[in-house]
Amino acid sequence: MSASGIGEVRRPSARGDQLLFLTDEQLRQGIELLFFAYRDFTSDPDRILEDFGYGRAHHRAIHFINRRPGVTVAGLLNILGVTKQSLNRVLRQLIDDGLVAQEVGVRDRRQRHLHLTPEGEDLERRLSEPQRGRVRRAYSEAGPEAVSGFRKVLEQMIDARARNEVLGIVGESRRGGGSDRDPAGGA
Amino acid sequence: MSASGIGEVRRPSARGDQLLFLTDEQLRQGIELLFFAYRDFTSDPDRILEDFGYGRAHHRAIHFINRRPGVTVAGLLNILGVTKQSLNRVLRQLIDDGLVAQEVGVRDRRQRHLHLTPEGEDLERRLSEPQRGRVRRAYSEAGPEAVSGFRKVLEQMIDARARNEVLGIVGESRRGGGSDRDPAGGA
DNA sequence: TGAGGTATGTCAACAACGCTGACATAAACT
DNA sequence: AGTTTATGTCAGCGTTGTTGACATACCTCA
Repeated sequence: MSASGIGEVRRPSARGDQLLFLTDEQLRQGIELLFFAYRDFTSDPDRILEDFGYGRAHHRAIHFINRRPGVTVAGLLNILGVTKQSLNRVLRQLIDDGLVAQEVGVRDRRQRHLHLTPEGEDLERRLSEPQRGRVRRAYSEAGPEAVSGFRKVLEQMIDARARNEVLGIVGESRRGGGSDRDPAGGA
Repeated sequence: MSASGIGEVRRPSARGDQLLFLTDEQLRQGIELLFFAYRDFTSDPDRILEDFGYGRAHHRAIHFINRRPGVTVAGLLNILGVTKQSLNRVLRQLIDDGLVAQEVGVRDRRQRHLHLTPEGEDLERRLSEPQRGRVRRAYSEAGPEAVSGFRKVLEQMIDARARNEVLGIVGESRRGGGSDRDPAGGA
């Protein structure tokens, strides 16, 4: 099958309780765990979005516009990995509904810099609260070392080619130390 | 905001080695990491499915039928968490295309027990191989203790109410010790 | 045996959200 | 001035989720 002969780092589990060989069975369990956890992980915001007639795509746009205020359309496309037409559909709604505002670029007047309006920020908070709550509880229950491992594995799961760029996006914090808006963005 | 006053189980990190404050920033990074990792995680099988005109729903059906050969339609519905009509659409195709076979129940002739045909098992392998490869590499790179933490956090991320049932599904292994088919299925 | 519940399948309609292709406009670059 | 870039939009298609309605076979229990 392909089960055994791979692990480069195969030190056989210091704690004997749960010996960790990379068998197909182990891998399969990881795969399913990821499937079920992700499903529940997205269910909280999904319920809230329903009330607005929005979907997950709206959530993602709102999330990343909040994360990088002033991001350009092209920058957002790059982060989300969807087509212009697909993004435009949800962006159009969010703008029309007054949750997202555009701003013509200063250096390049073709660009549209995106940011959330106060109403947009409201929805962002409502969406992220239950999700943060879920992750917070999971982190608390699992403990600090588990969290570290969780992150490590997820990082390695990302396509190696794009990993650095993605980790750059994840790692950048929006606010310096707690002061205020930072319109950097420069995608 | 809502940052601090929530955690019901906030025991302040018994082991001081790696102080882990659950700031919104920490949580946000976890959330984004999960988003990006899951996106790449699903991309491998997605590419293969395209060649068949199938989508993720087909993959999930194939995966869990392979996992629990003889599962009934109701059992599969329960695992997947979708509607009968939604499942039926992909199941219909898989059956018509000869990847999935039905078998009338012996004890209850209303039931249809599902299993993969040899062709279905072929596709299952083709789909799961790259995904297992990705997880295997990530596990190897991250190391056994990280894997343990990864699993711990994911388990806690699952809805508490359904957690035991879900972990039961994940934990059950298809084959006893390596012998052969086990048409149990029960659920 | 007959009534009622259960397991499955199917038709129809709708919505969210990916995609491709084509085309328009404005602004920048060369 | 001609080309490229950034954005927006129209039109159409496919996958996959949803609800609602209904049919058929089969089991169960009074």
